[in-house]
Amino acid sequence: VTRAAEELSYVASPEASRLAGGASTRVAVVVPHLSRWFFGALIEGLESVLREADVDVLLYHVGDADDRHHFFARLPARRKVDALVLLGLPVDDDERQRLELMGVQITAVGGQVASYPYVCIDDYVAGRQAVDHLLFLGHRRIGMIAGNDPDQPGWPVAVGRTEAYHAALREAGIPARDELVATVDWGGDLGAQAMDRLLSQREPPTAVYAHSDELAVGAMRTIRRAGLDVPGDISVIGIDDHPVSELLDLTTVRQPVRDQGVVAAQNLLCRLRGEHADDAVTLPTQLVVRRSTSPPRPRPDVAGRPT
Amino acid sequence: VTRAAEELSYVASPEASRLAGGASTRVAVVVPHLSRWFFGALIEGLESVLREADVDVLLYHVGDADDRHHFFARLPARRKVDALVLLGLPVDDDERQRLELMGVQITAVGGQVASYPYVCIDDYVAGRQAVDHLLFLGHRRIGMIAGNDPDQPGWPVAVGRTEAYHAALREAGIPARDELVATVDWGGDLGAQAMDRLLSQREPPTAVYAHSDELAVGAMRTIRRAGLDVPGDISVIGIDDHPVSELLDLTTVRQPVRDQGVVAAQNLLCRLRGEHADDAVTLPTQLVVRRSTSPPRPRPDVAGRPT
DNA sequence: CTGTTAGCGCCTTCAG
DNA sequence: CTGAAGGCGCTAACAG
Repeated sequence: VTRAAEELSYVASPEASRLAGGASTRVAVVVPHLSRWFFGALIEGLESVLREADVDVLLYHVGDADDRHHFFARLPARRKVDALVLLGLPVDDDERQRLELMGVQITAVGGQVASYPYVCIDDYVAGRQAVDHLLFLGHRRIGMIAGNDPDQPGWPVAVGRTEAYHAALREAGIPARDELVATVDWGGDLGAQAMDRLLSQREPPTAVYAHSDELAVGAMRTIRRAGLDVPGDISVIGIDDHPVSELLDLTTVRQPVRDQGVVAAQNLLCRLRGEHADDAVTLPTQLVVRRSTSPPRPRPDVAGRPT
Repeated sequence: VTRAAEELSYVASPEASRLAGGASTRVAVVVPHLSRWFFGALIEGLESVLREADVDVLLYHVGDADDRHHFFARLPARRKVDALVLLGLPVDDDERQRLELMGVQITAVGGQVASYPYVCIDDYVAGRQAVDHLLFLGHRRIGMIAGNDPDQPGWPVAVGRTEAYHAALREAGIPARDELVATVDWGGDLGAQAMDRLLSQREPPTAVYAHSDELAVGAMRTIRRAGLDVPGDISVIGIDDHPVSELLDLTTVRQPVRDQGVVAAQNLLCRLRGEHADDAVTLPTQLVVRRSTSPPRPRPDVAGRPT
């Protein structure tokens, strides 16, 4: 009998088996962007261990505010999954309450979200690694291109990376200057625009710290279009170690993106099995020096005068 | 009664409803890469219309040959979905037979697969748009960096783009030269390596046609590292219109990636409803001229001698 | 330890 | 047109 079943390549109906109280294995992955490398790599990591464990991945793309409202109002994953993974998607109190309704495990990745177990990097540390590198090279006029998703204000990632900038300058005794900070939505073209703003000043920065490599790449474009040299005239540093960064010789702070997905998934599986798992995992980041940063060119009014 | 249910925010159990013969709404999306922009954008398109129609998306990442074997052997989506979408993933006869077993609708996107309804671009035309542009500019020594995924030999995308190159040269009366063609796996770093090969010749090409923007970006890196100018010394053209291309001033042939996903999903929904839908949809591509291409510099041994 | 039976929560069909 | 009953395919608890 068993053999006959196999020959007809029979498989149990997951519906029926779940209905009857059988084991269930489905998790929802909720993600704000899909075409950005960061999220793709994260999902790749998640999916790889989830698939290994034979759990299915339901994908929910929650892009703009509309999607978001819809998602939390309708809770499309309701009754369909045993766990939820939030990718770079902080939730407010109301949303948390809605999620509560689903009565399933929730894990966050890419951006610490206090109320759920999470795995992420330390964005403050990453930012410090970047800014401290610029300071070490001797820069004192350092600009920042800060990322800010209007659909997700207060994303901890941006907050940590911004704080790092201010703290590093403060510790170095450099007064903060608002005109050296440009805040834009994430995305290369916007990085380019932000750099336009930084360049339209009497005294532009000698180095720019961008919250992400994509922003940094945009900034480099603007700098070069202005006829200036990177790093000769202006140094640029990003965060992520996006695949193009290597091709563009962009100095950056590498974060293990895929690994964050992997760890989050492993953690989740533990919790699903009722085992213990860390509530907070922080993976290390690392400065990767390439050729978009160098010491600042000596300033004419100083170096010009022989002692 | 109905009100009470709503107040407790009741939702029907999808398991039970499906088991009892109710409508089912789940589709599997099978994808070979997640962290590449092309696939991310495709999924974004798919997901947006699928979600609109309240159908859930199960994600299956089938990366290397191992994954692939596993996927077709175990058919993890079996009995779980009402349709399958194959993203840039041609299947051979054996695999097709396995898929048959699932007894569901199958659609292909991004790369024509004869045996299933598909939506894609015309890769031959796209390639011609690229190569013809180089020819129009006056180039006669044109190199090609061809993409080839070892896990998916004979991917129609690569085939069409390669044929376009040969046909265009032939029509222009330019003899084919094997040493001007470098074939590598898709990925920017490999584009850079391929360009190394093209440069290590007595007479390198004056223009390079890359099968994708990512390959083209890698090629530009190598060219510039060699101290050469793009497009002054060597013109570069890609295909895709990847977001970074705009930032890097890469001339390219744009393909509507997200739209391919959208159309495929709409098509699929039609078919699921039993309505008629086109079996083959080809979306148009378009040359986008930026600053990585220009007419070839007059050759010294010709231009150098005054008439 | 194998074989049987009662639901799981819904949809659909039938009778009222 | 509204209301009760059977069964979808499985699992778990039960009896033999």
